[in-house]
Amino acid sequence: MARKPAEQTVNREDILFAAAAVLHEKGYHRAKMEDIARAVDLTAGSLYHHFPNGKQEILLAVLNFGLDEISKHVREILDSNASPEEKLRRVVTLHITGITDNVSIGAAMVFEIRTMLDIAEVREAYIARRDQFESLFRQIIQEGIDEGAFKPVDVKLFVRMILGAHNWVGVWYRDTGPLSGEDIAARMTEWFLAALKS
Amino acid sequence: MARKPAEQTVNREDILFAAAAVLHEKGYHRAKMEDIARAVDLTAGSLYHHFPNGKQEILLAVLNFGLDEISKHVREILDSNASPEEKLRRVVTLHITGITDNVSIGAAMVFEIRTMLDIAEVREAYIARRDQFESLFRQIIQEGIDEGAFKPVDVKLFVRMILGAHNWVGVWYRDTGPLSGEDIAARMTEWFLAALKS
DNA sequence: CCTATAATCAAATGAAGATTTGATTATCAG
DNA sequence: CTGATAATCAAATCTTCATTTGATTATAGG
Repeated sequence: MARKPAEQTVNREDILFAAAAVLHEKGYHRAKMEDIARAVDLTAGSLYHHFPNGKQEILLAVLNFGLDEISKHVREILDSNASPEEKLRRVVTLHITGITDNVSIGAAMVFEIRTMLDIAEVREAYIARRDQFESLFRQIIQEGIDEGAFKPVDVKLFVRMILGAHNWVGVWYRDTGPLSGEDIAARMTEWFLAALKS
Repeated sequence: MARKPAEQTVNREDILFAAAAVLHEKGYHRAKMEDIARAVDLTAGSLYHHFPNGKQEILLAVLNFGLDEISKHVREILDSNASPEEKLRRVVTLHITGITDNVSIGAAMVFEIRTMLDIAEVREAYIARRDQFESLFRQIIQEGIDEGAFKPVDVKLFVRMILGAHNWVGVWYRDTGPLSGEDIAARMTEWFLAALKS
């Protein structure tokens, strides 16, 4: 064995996706390097060729990848010129479908940080980024309030309420269930809007 | 050394609380038996005297303890003859303050099950109990709808939305922050009610 | 005061896995 | 075709912990 023919050669991204899946299924600590390796048809040791810093590095890469992706899209919506209500609608849908379409990464992002990342700095850096993400949502609500479209609420708390509801979806959602990500998002959005107007 | 004087002797409950705290701080897999032991001024090995089945048993005991406590109170509210609106108000407050007063256990209940409980049956049994808990909330909403106090909503989803918001509180809440558990509960309740009426 | 028992401890034991190491073989640039 | 490099592997190695084991000592009941 040793080096595989060009086509079958594995790259960082392949590993990331495999890792995300394994992570979702087992959680960080029960996910063995070997599990991830097997998923891409490699040996545990070989993973170190792609991620010299091992398990932690893979993890962090998964989380950052997820966060980057979604943040990018949220920013687009934020920068659009839709009404606050419309922005909220889109952003909620984006986030929830992001979670339902990719439960693996979503769940990891939410649940694994605490357990995982031993190194305080790394962990804090990640949490800082997550707060950053939260602030995007705050901007939308705030805009709505400023424009008089929404009534004044405790923005910070409201956003946390929303995000809690969303994140939790990753815990119970099964793609065999009766509701699609869009369905869930549509219904929740109405409830959020009701609270922002009423 | 060996057996301590009567006063300083440790019991199961002492260990449970210590375990809950350590768990909250580190998460199941990074919580060492020694950490728990140290917190009650014992040796790791000594914990086996109180919990012959080791770490898993301690964990499960923590989770069940938490769930028992809160379920009991929720049932009381459910059985009272308050209006649905009032019941909702109380139950939300109960749950949220339960979480904020005792972040350790709350967080463990939410975040650790996946990672922890290797044994499928044990895990499933726990999840079944959690669903049971969820259904208590459903009953309240359903009652309200039946009585015409709330407008019809997808009860199951609504409850999950609520519970997600609550559980997430355990993640961000710090008792040094500006809002008390009651404050948080009061505001969220208004939002939930807005969605149930409007 | 004895004796059985309960609560501890210190020091093994054992396993599980992450990480290293030292070959081995495709591929690619020249 | 030739070396250099990249991607792998199999087989160590190293750590970290949970769990056991075999004493040791308070305490309570008689």
